[in-house]
Amino acid sequence: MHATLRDANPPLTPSVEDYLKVIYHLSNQGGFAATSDIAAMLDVAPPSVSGMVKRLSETGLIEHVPYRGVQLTAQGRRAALRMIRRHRLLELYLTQQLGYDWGGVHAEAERLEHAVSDELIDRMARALGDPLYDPHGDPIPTAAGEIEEAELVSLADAGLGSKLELRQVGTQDSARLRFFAEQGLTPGVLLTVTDRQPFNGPTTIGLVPSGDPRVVGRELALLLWCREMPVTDRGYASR
Amino acid sequence: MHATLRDANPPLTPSVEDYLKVIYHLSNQGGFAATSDIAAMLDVAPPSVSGMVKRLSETGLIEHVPYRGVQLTAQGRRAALRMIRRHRLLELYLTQQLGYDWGGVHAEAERLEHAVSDELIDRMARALGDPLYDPHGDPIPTAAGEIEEAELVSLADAGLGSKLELRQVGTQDSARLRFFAEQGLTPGVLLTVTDRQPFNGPTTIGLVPSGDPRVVGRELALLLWCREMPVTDRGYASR
DNA sequence: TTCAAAGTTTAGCGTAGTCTAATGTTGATG
DNA sequence: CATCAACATTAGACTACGCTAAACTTTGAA
Ligand SMILES: [Mn+2]
Ligand SMILES: [Mn+2]
Ligand SMILES: [Mn+2]
Ligand SMILES: [Mn+2]
Repeated sequence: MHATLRDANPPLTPSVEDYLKVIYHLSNQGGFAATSDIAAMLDVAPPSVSGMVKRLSETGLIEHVPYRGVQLTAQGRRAALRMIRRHRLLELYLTQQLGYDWGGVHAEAERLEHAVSDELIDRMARALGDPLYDPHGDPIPTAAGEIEEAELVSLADAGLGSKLELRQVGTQDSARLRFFAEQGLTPGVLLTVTDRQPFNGPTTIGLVPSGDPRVVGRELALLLWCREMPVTDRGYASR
Repeated sequence: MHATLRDANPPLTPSVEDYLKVIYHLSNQGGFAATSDIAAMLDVAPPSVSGMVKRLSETGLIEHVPYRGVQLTAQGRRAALRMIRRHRLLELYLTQQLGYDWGGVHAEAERLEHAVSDELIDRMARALGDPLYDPHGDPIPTAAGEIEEAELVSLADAGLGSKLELRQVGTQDSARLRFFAEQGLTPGVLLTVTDRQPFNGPTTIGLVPSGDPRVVGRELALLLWCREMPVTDRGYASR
């Protein structure tokens, strides 16, 4: 066998898989992922990122513009979405089938995502009825690598009086996640924006249909991503 | 913090965990595990084993007698039994909850055993009702590290006319496992030894209660580990 | 009782992935 | 438009874990 044909698609290491996921999240809106941001998200030193970036671009998984940052190639994006599908399906499976709570499930999925086979992921997806969203409301990519691109607005930026469906909670921090759960702020909840204080002050919302009020400080409101709901003459439109 | 106190119990690497499991199986009957046997079971070169043996004995997980072999220390045995518990619970969970078949489940467990948390293992064990045996009939160590030491005889050595319960199938090979399943030879089956040909010939058995006969060649009979059943005047005693 | 095969270890090397310290680049500011 | 602080990269070291080739030990058979 020719050396040039050997190892055309070597399996990715766990470390590489985590880098690709982080780069996906950081460059999702079309921009570049910066070395220092990747380092912060993976909790490694910046020179470790520079070294990995070199190898990933030699492998064709990312494009590197020195001193600017990196972006995923089509191949890198496919690999990243495959890992995100695994991660989110694992979180949902552990939550629904094994009684994990919202906050503790992320760390477990972060390790298992590298060890499960495609077959196991398929079986878990089927056992869950091929779900579309993970427990945090994030969309689960399909096996073919498609992902729903949501038009979401942060609660901190939503207009006064607007009707919203909470879709995603943008943190992995279990203390914050538990707090949101206590407040009834989980994906799928409907709410209206009733007030916002100036100078980066808190947003006040009313839960639908109970009308219960909640006051959310700016730091947390920035983590609550919502879909704006069209209003019909009879009430909220269904999705 | 003193350097001597740092990293007293560093987490074991997946590679180390696999070495400990293999050494446990090879030295189980009180003997030494030989370098070349470890190498064969892990599919690595003998010098790789020598290198790992050096590190494991420095860490206090094994005892090494040069040119003789290795044995587990108490600490190494604890770590090995923890991995075996994980492996066997994973195999049972995948089989019972996710429809895996007898043969395909080993490879999946071999990877997952290194990634699951103690909490996940506990949850799976509880979901299965704290089971005692894995799908191959092997005993599952307790969380405290106790394991049933069975008095088993290979079908190839069982006396003519003896009544047996098939308890363990001593192979991971999926082709052999599937063949055994087709023949109805799975852990828990009762059988009587009706004939054995000389010169390493096949053993003939009768399944209980159907009486269906099976002829098992010596190679396969050596893999079928059985418990000898006491016979009461009313039939087989229950366990 | 020798000696060669089988088995084991040592020597030396390579890759992956991390680190710290030093050096280079860029862009905002005075 | 010169400077500097922030950010990125390079240099050099280290651990884990593989490999091959060479040297060493054990042991059974001649
Ligand atoms: Mn997560
Ligand atoms: Mn991960
Ligand atoms: Mn197994
Ligand atoms: Mn393993």
